[in-house]
Amino acid sequence: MMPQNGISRFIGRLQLHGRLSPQSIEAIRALPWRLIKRTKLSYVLREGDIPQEVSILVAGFAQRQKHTSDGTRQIVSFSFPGDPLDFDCLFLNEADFSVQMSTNGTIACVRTEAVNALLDKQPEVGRVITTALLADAAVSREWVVNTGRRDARQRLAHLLCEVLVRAKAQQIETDVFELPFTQEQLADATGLTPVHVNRVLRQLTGEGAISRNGRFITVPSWDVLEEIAGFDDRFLHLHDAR
Amino acid sequence: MMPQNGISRFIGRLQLHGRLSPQSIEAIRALPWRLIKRTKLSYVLREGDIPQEVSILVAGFAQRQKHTSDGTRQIVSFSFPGDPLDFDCLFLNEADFSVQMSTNGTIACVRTEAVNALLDKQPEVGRVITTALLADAAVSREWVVNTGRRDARQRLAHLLCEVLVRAKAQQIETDVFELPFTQEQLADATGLTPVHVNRVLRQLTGEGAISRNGRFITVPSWDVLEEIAGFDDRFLHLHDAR
DNA sequence: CGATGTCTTGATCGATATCAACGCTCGTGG
DNA sequence: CCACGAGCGTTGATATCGATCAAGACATCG
Repeated sequence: MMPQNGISRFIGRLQLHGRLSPQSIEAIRALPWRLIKRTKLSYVLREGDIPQEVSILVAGFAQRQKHTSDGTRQIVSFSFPGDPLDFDCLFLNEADFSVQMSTNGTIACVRTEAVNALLDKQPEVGRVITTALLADAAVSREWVVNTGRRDARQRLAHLLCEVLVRAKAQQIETDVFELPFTQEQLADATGLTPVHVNRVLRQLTGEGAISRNGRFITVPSWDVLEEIAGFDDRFLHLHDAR
Repeated sequence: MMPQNGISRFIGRLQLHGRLSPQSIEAIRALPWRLIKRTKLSYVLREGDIPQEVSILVAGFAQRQKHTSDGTRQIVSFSFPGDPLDFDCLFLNEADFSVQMSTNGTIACVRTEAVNALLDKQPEVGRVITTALLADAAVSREWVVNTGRRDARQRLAHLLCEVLVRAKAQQIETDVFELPFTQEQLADATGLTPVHVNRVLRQLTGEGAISRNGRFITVPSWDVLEEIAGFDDRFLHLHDAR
């Protein structure tokens, strides 16, 4: 059975960044995808690997992360269903980050040769994939700003805004959203301590920017959260493919 | 007179990431480049622009930066002679960062249509440009780690390592290197304060990791600096084009 | 039912920010 | 040619945000 639902989400993600012709869509679907179930915390890829396959996230959530020489971890991005996980490796041999599942989930893999063959045949596909990868790069730049120039409260608010907007863009229910990340993961994404994340989350709740019930969060007033974060979604490049 | 020297550096930069055929090189040179002198602090591009031209840095240094809603600045990368400055805009309409000259210098511009036409004709060129842009993305990820998980001393050491290695990769003399950046710029690149940058630079000098004479810096022992920074140059992807 | 992971809270510490002031250098205009 | 001012680097004193250390509460799962 072909993993069509998973691939559809991927195509949806690509189309956030540019139109694809029916032939291109068909060609992407026709790639020899292999579906693989993955448990929480398992690694899809490790820093330094030279993968022969690339993968997309079909279900669940994942994180891309790097380690410093003294062992601390920094999460450099979160991935949602439909996102390519390591397509950078089509162009750069060696992975400079690891990909770890944040939750149980499913990925779909293809051999890099198959994708490269498709890129040769349908340059349009290459263009859209490049655009999607560069949109991810724009997110990384925003994360530099986040960790470099915002205080803890702004950082967390900004991360929450990003997660909610991206989730929504990929057709995920966000009115009541179950945050798939532990406070420790949020800490490693924002350059903070789990303890401090806890306190700040609490503070954001206190001022009515979010409300929480376990890991389920609701945003009573988007304006308030956005204002705290200084959030402007343009860095996500959701609407400006050339 | 054609700006061949500047373009050569650009081709050199691209070839860090992949071979180019003689025809492709010729085609890049043949693009209708326009050379423009730029003074220190002038803007090449501003956040939100939708440029009709893209440019490369021919001489001097530049920085890419973003502003937060409350006006603070974060530099998200430094550019060296030969680097493309805003080629992301070939794929993403709207610029999510500004480009400002760090020093006096020269850039070379081309209209985006001309580049796009070349990409259609020589897909090989598109592939190498994409690779170069994704290598920049890898640098952004490393900067997230830098600002998120390293202390001030490691951050500055790491930034200096990166600057020196990249300068060397682009044929710039680095035995005695004149840092083209003020301490304020270093602060905005590392998420620190100018005062603190000053103190840490002083500390690094004290422990013999670097030695300074005005803005000229020398690295007495690369090992020491690299050790402090926990520097591993793999994120620069200087040698692994597919 | 115990073990493990996650969240929570309090007390204290420390790295870096902030505030303030001074000196040097260099370019510019009188 | 000199005087001046702006920009940059430097230094000291103090404040603060977030880290660290420690421990308990709760839920989930084998």
